[in-house]
Amino acid sequence: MGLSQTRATNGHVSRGKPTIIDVAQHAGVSKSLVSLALRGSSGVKPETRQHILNVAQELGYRSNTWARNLAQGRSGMIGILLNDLSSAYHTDIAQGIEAAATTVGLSAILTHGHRDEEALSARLGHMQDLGADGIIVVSAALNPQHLATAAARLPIVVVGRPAAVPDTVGSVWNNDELGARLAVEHLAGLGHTRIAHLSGSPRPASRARLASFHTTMTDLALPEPHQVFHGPHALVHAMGDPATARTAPTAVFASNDRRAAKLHAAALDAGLRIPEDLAIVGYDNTELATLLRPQLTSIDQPRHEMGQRALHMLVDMLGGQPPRRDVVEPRLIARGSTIPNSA
Amino acid sequence: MGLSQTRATNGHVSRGKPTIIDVAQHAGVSKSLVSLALRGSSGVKPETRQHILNVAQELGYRSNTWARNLAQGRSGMIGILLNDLSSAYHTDIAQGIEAAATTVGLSAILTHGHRDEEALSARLGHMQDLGADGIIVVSAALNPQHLATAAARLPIVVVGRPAAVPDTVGSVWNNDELGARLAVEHLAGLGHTRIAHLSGSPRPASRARLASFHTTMTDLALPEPHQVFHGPHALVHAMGDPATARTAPTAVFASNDRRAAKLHAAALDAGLRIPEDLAIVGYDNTELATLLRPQLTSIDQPRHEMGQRALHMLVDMLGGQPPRRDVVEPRLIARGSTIPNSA
DNA sequence: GAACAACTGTGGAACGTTCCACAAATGACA
DNA sequence: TGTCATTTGTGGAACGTTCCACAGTTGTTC
Repeated sequence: MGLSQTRATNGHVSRGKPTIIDVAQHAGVSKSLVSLALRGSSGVKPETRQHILNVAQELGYRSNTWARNLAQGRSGMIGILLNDLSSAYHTDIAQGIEAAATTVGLSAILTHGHRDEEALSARLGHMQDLGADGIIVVSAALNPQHLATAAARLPIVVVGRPAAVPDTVGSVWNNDELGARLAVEHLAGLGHTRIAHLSGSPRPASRARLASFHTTMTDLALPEPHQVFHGPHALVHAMGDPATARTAPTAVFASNDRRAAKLHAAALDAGLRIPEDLAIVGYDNTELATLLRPQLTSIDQPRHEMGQRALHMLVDMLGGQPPRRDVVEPRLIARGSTIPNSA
Repeated sequence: MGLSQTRATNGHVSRGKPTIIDVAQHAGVSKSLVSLALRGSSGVKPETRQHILNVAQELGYRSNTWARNLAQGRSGMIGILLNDLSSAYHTDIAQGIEAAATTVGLSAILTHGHRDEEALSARLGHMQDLGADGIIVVSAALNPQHLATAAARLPIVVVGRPAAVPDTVGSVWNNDELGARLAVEHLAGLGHTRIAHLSGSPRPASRARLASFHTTMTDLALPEPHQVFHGPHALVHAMGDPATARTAPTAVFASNDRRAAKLHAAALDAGLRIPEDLAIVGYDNTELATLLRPQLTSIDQPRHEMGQRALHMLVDMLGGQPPRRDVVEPRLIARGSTIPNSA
């Protein structure tokens, strides 16, 4: 009839990317059988399967993800939502998640929200639209309300201490109370009594560290007042001011490494010696801690392991199990910022 | 007939997530009209549109991405492939891309390949399967071959100097030759003559910096041999060894900040003064540069802008324009690691 | 008030898979 | 050789959209 395109027996016109139907026609079987063969079903005669595989191979066939997901109603893909892409702490966790995901045959996609609640919510919605089977939220300052509504639709695991945990979401975090205690005890064990805390944002993890700082100070019967600072300069200034120098701290536990590094810099700028004039403990044990001189004593969280645990919890939840609450133990890594003569 | 599910007029059984058909039925119109209304087509009477929007809203309808993509054959989504998630340099570029993507109404998904070529290729394929309309590859050590075959299917832009650029892919990079020249000239301007280079991996950007180091040294008529080191300790050792100390470098241009920071630490560990005994220039001007003491002089690349440019190029390519080659200019940020008494 | 154009709205066929209820072929057994 | 079970393979209906060719409805104009 003078048709300009390749018209095959069945009325299917082949053009553009090869589809399962193209494979079927070239192999002389039905599309259903191709589908079965490609997915490794048992009810296909080995030789036919091999034949189909060959044809698919030489046609350069790749299954269309959209069509597959639409038909199956699932995607085999999980979403990772990071609060902040520029935080090494967050990205390390993400890598732990991905490594674990790969081993169980799930693929992962990543997004982040620039530490902004609005952006984070939008991203969360976007990942759902994209069809993630489950989502792991890393340390995100997400509205618990949003979290809960999302959790009603698909499994969600939060890594990092959430504000208020709806019990429909799983969670993995490190024992901030223990971490803060380790830091203070370490400093007290070195003879410090005027130990201050350099506190962070009002986020749950920081708050927990702050609270534990107080209770540990009390438990160790260290002298009141327990000083809490919010910026490195205020602290350094207090040490330099004759009016306050006598009561100024000799040691500081900072709520994270980045903050500790800023204090480290400010102290050196002020001509203070570390650790002789001021001992510093950070939190997170990021690479930064090993690049400063003296190196930074820090509380280590097993980030990679936390990511793995989160993924496994998510997999369990995908399998219908209820969410859990998983708390891992941090440990202290002693370095030169508290121990003299150790680099 | 005793059916157990809500059976609607048309034979459509409503269950689970609401579909466009549910909206149509509740609004008393056809699914086609709902589709038109939701996508803001002009041929819909304003009141009906509003009515449909209301119904969709109260049903909590969200369009199914898979079905939409399948029907439209495009996704409105671009992929960002990072070489390494833990590099601040890479993630900053990614953020520039995303910011720009948001302004033009594209959404972006992120993946990365742990600096591993195999993993990177797999991710590239995965993003194509996922239906990205275009992909921006950030600094990835991807086989040019793979890049080319991918570029045959969809627009690709590479940020960072690629090994060999197939001219079917767009690219954005910083002028490494100029960057290296700025570094060497800065050090020479401060009176240094024995300037060494701390070189990086054999990747294109590092190689370009190395080459430009040599030509600039020659142009400035600085004494041979032009020393190149591959590890901080070799360099510090050379300075400490009486046999080589007399000819050892007094200044170093390192191929990136991280490497510079390690040298910085090694130098301090060896009791050297920075910049008096050893001046250091890094590359990338990451936050790390401002946290060290003394702070690190570094070559700044406009990472955010590079990301934006990459995205705009990709958008142009999606619109059918040919790929371009875009080179941006770096500048030197002078700090205490080269200038005495400046923190 | 007939003819025609401009608006609004509709139904059904894609899109490329999977899933399900069957059909056809093969083999086993009496 | 007929019966029945098992293995292989098939066709068509989903999945939830968009797109296209049309069908109704209004309004305008002579």
